Amino acid sequence: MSTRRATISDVAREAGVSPSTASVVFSGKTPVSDATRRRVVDAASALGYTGPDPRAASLRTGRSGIVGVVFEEHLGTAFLDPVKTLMMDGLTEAVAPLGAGLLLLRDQETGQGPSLTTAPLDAAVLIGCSGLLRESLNTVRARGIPVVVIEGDAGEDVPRIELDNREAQAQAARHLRGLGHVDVAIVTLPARTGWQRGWVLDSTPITIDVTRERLAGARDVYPDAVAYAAAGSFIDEGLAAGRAILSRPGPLPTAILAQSDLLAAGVIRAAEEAGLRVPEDLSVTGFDGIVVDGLAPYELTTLVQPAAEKGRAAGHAVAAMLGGAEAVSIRFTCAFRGGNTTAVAPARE
Amino acid sequence: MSTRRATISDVAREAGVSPSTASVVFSGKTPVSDATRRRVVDAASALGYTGPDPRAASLRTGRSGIVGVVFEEHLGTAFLDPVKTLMMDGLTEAVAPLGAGLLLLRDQETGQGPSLTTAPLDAAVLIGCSGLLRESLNTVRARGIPVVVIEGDAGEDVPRIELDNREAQAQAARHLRGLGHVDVAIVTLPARTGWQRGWVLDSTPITIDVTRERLAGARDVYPDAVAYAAAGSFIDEGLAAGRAILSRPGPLPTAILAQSDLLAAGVIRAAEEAGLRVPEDLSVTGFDGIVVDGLAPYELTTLVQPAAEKGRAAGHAVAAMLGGAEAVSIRFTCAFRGGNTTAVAPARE
DNA sequence: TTGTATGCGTTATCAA
DNA sequence: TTGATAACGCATACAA
Repeated sequence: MSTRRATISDVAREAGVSPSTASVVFSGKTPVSDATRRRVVDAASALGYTGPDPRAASLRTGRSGIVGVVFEEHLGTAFLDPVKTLMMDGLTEAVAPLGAGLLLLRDQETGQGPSLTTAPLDAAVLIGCSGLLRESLNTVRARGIPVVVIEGDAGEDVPRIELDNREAQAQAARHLRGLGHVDVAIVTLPARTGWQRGWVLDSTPITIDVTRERLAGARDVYPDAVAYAAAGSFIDEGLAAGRAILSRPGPLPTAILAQSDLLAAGVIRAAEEAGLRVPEDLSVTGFDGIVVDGLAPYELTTLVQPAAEKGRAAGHAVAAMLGGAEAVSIRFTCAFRGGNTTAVAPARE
Repeated sequence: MSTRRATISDVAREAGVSPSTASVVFSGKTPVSDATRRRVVDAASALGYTGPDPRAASLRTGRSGIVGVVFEEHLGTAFLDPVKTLMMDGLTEAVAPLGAGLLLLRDQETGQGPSLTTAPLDAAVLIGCSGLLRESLNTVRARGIPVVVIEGDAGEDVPRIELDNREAQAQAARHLRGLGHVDVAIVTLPARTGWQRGWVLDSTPITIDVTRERLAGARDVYPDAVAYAAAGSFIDEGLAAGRAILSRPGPLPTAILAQSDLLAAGVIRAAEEAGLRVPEDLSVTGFDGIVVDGLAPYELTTLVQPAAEKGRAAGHAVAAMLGGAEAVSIRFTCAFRGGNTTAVAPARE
């Protein structure tokens, strides 16, 4: 039936105007008389023309309307993390006014994928802090594409969106100290990608920035607190970590600092399992300030990080760079939020 | 410093070969002598040329390497659903060999976004079953873009990935009947987008296919079972629904069929709250077969749907259509998985 | 194995 | 307000 898709020239011919006029009707960049517009629109619908071919338009304008989002992990697990989900949400929102959408990309460069080298990107947002980040960064910069990094250090001249992880975690620790807690344990996020859960020793290398910074914050207040690293930010991981800590020989801690809300939720479950009441026997703090589905009636004492804001900021940074402006790094601050999972330390026996 | 990005012609000139030869070096479509290749590669790196401009290449080849994924909801909430997450995972995987990536798109057409009309898509995958689907579908088809629909009815000639929802849910119901359950209640997914939770009456219109089909399956076995619709597939929604059902005047049901695992998890929590033991006092079935974080020690009796497979199938359908083949609709089957949340009905008083 | 010629469909610029 | 012209950067058919 249709041998070839209609082009804007076809439409122009049909409407009896020049191609450039027809183009302007669709782009709206220049005033066009109503009569002309009508003729063009009619011709278009007669020919089944649905608008300029994005490929040609993007070759001409140099813009594709696509922002790449690069994850350092399996995409499936990326969205298991509520914080990342919120970030994506903010990013989507901030990027929409640009007329841009998000293209999901993986760090891997598995040969086949579209990847950073071949996708028609206007800009890229890198998420994470692994070593692979470096490589992705080089690829993107070699192409001359504006790039923003969230939660990772990419060097001086790359705009960065970060969090006051250390200071925030220290704030939670000070909160506990203020409640009289002395014996405190820490449940951390993974120490490095591909990490198995286990105790964190002084000799344990921690390559993930977020984990290291939050741990440092906790240790600023409790230098000798034992720490157990989870294999991911999940309730079940928190449960396992909680069990490990609560079944450890020696006196039980009276409080546990978890590096994420999901981990904290798991710790609470481990406490219940061990017959401990939260917060009477054990105080628990989280990190992130997300809504943990099914945690009611507990309300975590936690640090609320502006996850969606982070995404939005990244989007704005991208917008700024595309507008020719210099994007600046932003450091966000977490807000302490008291819940019902922390209380005055029980009297020592 | 750099006034203009180098093009393949620049590289060719620098290397002393023709543009087409240089092009071939990058595409690998035609044999090139080693000496020539070297010269071209060297020239490229000397000029900082990182490969063909994807925009130009895609105009020429007609391929952008981008598959749009259209959600009918806020992107943030889309990824809250583990089933969707898994689907995305499968889709990502199946689409990678095409050299394609996924562009996140929303149904909304909020004016600003890139949207279906302006994105350089090779194909589109529509997820969901709302009325908005229709509109998106028309947009895409008008552009002549191959499209696949997951979990929705898009008409005869659009390949579709579906599930045997009704039959599978009936299977769960028969399982309960086999255990002697007579008084059974149902917790459904939302009846329509934007739905508030509440009882499902005979007069309640159900516009979401999945909800309607699963409900029909349950009613095939228990025609008179009461049903309460949640506002979404979340544990907390299941909790609310469970409370509503268990606090209803009259005899308590001995079993509850939930239309998703998350809802089932909430129902279990409601049962615990009400002092009922699962499965001794109340049997609960789920749907999806996902891993519910934090549900241990319960293992849901549920129907395992091949979520990742669904995504993969959509990806393959897309690949087929791009390859010029006719894509066929696929109907997946759920597998019954017995857990420890169902048991013989308690003796009737 | 390499080079020549052509056009993919659009839009920016400028002149009318 | 409209039209003519010239790229945008590349990949392919075909000739050499």
